[in-house]
Amino acid sequence: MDTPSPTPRPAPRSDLDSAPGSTFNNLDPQKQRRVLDESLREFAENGYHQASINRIVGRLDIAKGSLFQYFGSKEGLFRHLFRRAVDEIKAPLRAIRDADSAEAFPQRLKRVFTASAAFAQAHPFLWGIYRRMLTQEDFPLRATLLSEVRAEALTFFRELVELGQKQGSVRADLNPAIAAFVIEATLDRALTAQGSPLLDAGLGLSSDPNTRQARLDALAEALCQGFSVRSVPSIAKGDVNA
Amino acid sequence: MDTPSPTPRPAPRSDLDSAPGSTFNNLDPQKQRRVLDESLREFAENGYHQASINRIVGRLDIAKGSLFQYFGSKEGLFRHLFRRAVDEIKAPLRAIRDADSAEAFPQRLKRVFTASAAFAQAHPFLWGIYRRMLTQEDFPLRATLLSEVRAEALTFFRELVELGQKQGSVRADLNPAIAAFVIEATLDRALTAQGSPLLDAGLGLSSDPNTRQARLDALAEALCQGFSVRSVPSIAKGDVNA
DNA sequence: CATAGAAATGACCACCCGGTCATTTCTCCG
DNA sequence: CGGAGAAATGACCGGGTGGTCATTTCTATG
Repeated sequence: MDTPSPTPRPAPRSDLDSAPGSTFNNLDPQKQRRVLDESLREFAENGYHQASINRIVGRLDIAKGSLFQYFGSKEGLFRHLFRRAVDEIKAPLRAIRDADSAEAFPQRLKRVFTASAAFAQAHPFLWGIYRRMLTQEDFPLRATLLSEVRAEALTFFRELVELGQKQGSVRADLNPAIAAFVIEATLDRALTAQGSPLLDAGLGLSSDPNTRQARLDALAEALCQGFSVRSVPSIAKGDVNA
Repeated sequence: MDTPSPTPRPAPRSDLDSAPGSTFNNLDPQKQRRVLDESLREFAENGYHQASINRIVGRLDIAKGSLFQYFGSKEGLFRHLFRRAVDEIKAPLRAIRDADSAEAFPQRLKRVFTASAAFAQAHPFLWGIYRRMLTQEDFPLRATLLSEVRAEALTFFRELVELGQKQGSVRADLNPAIAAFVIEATLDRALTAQGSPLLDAGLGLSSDPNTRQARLDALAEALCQGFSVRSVPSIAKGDVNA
């Protein structure tokens, strides 16, 4: 009556919501995927600010107005991608956590390293966005992502260490939180190195898959030895190739 | 004759050179400092691409043309800052390396952790630029900086480990390169965490200086214990406050 | 076929960017 | 004071940005 509301606003919803306008949901799912994939690539390759809407629509060969009709704004597009990505990440993480929970600490740690490296390689875009977010102060949703993902990861490692302590394969006097911090830092660095020879530090993490696998195992092994109740001299300095 | 060369180009020099036009060197040293400090701040706070020449000259209250007369371009300004920063970093690093070379491995490692944390806090701008460069692919001079600084750091840690092995305080079966990788990763994460509660992981690295010092020591201690020939149970889980 | 509503379009906007350069102002010396 | 050279200036440029919206095209239904 009073306010005829000429603009059919797609309902405000929550501020943290990432729901696109209904238009996008009605699209051919194949087109939806193409749009999301190409956008994700742009953000992962260039970071948030350097990412260009013009490039995205150019590559997709659609009109710029369409993208804004779908997501409202650049940040809206990013929020949508971000939400989907986090949900997509959680499932494999849980699968890793719940699998082989009876195995010994060193085996589980190696498995986690391997699985994480595989994930980072299979989803270079998600990994690229996460890496950038760690150091870029003004990424939208930075606080949300970091607290969600990192809390999950660190809790996971802490529980892993505590379980190892109960099993007797990890020194009891080790502070689980500190150990988790070291593990997470090492793994993160290793994953970062695997995509960039400059950060490789001569470890061979960015070379061929076979070598990388062996080096990842060696890294996990070194951590395990440090945490184990007694040294395991069977695995010596040169014994790096599995 | 043929080419009167109307533009008094300031001599090309080397491509990697960072020498500003002579104009800048003739300036009042106090003004030089102000210009460099404000520029460094802009790059550290915003990264290379988001850094704005307009904001810099606005804050300095000088004309935009002046800055371009001094350094030729945005990248020229950055190169100059970068060169100075690297030179400035090297001295304290060497001092740490050469000091107390007779001390035992754990003491030296703790000392390095403490000194690095102090440096990162005393030079937040340099540290901010370095952190960003690690993940930002298209920083100018990224390759140069990373290979210089990281090679230096990793060699330093490797030598530290090897020395510890000779002294007998570090397990002989430990691969020094891998140990150096773990140490560097942990230290880097700790320094990153100290400026950002989001990355702190509940360790207390970003809280007050006293707590931070204790936590840094605990981190170094945990690494040392992992690397040492036998466990040192005297320093137990709760024994964090020095 | 007619037509209503959804979807797609791209010219256009204001803004900011790095960079230029003719001009003015300053400084110092004869 | 006069003048030369160094230094400072800021209007201006082309180009890229995120964002808008009147218009056209498509599609489904009666």
